[in-house]
Amino acid sequence: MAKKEAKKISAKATKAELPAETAPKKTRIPATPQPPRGMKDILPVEEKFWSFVRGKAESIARAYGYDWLETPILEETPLFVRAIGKQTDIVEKEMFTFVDQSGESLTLRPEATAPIARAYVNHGMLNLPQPVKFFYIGPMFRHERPQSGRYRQFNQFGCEILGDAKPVIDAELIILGVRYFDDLGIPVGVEINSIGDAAERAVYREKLIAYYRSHRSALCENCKLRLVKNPLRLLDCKEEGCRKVRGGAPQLVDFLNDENRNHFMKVLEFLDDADIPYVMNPYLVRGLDYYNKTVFEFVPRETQPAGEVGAEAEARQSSLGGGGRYDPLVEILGGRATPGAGFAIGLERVILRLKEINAPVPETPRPAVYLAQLGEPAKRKALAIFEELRRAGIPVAATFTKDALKAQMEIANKLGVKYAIILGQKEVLDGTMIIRDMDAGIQELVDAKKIVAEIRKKLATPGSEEPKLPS
RNA sequence: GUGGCCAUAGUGAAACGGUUAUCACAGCGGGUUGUGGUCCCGCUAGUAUGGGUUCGAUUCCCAUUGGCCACCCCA
Repeated sequence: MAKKEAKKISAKATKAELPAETAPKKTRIPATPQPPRGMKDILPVEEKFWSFVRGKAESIARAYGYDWLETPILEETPLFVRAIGKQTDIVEKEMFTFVDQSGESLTLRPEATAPIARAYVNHGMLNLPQPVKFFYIGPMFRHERPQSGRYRQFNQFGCEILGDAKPVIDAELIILGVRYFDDLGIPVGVEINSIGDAAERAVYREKLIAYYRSHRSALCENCKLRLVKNPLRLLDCKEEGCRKVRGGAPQLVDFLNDENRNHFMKVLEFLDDADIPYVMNPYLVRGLDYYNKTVFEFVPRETQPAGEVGAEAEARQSSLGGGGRYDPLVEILGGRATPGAGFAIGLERVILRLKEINAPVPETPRPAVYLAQLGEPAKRKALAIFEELRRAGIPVAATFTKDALKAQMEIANKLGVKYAIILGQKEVLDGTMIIRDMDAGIQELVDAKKIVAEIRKKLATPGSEEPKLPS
């Protein structure tokens, strides 16, 4: 559209301004701008998925007593550097960071936990009854190479609990997450692990490095790098050889102190009680610095119990969400030491999964009535009738820009409305209107004054009411 | 950041290096200005961008941009 106009205008201008022989044969049209890489328009055809996943997110979070909290999309860069950690991939190479006009470094938020912890400190929420519980739904930004289920701008639904260190908090979050997927009709499992505290991880790290050094020759090239760069990541390498080595590797859980081990056991007990399907995954580690103790991921389960549990099947599974405890975070941000835990779920991935398993998703509500008009006087009257119907709470559609009745009936048909109201010259004079049943093709003449009542009656009739929301 | 595959109307596809780039669907307009679904006719709209090879490039080569997929990492 814009492209078309641009072409015509510039072609015309060229002709008018330049002598015929100097006019270029082909006018150069600047290409229409595209969305930035890894970002996309979400079109109306996608709406039902978005309102479904957002709606269910909000309702379950509220049901569990979480309050809505929205933080700015931009934050001061140091917030993320301090919270997430300088050495992490997110901070090192994935942040959209820029300097604004006043020379301040700002960053498009790559996640929401740090901003929420920041808000907790800023607003002195330690004075509220603890713990405080928040949920959010909104866009996050990471400068990564786009891929299946991975975008540079993506949306997360997340829940955070601040101000309580008890294991039941960890369990509650996991349960809430699983229930959310239940609501959506997506079968998921939970993978869970405990990564202890920084001190324990440091000890474990040394042991792990020592172990892997002794098996260095069996490792892939990548893992040889990881050995020095990011030893914990050795554990989730998918290479055959590395997986074998992993089998004999020391496990982090064995390095936990009594308190942390006990905490972890308690979390698992709560999950057992709630019948939450989980798998202990000793190799699950989280990338962000602020995590401690419990870490977990929500992973999609095959709808039908597939026999294959091979490397292939596992590798294909990208997690739908994850989270964990982050007791050190608030203090890192300069607040009084306050424990916390939370999770984030990637909504694009959730929608992708909904489509993969063909889960039933409610249709977006559509107008049930179309108002067609013919002729000037009818058009004027139709505007008033439209408003009358709208105020009566009847979803009505109309196209006042179209004059031909035929064109309007075509639209009515495409919208799939149950009834069309037809208002022409004759009807205006007679004070009547035609109600046409689109499926049956029958129409009747009604008193214009009773139009709202008539339509309401028809829509209420059992036969005409289509159950559109399977829930 | 690394690698593989890819790029033709709004969408999906076609076009041995050779006239005017084809088709379907969608869109718009008609089929004597009062009736939709099916039908008929017409119109709109395209080789991502920039170079190169060639008498001639949608076709071959390079770069850029973007898409898909994998790695890395993560949601």
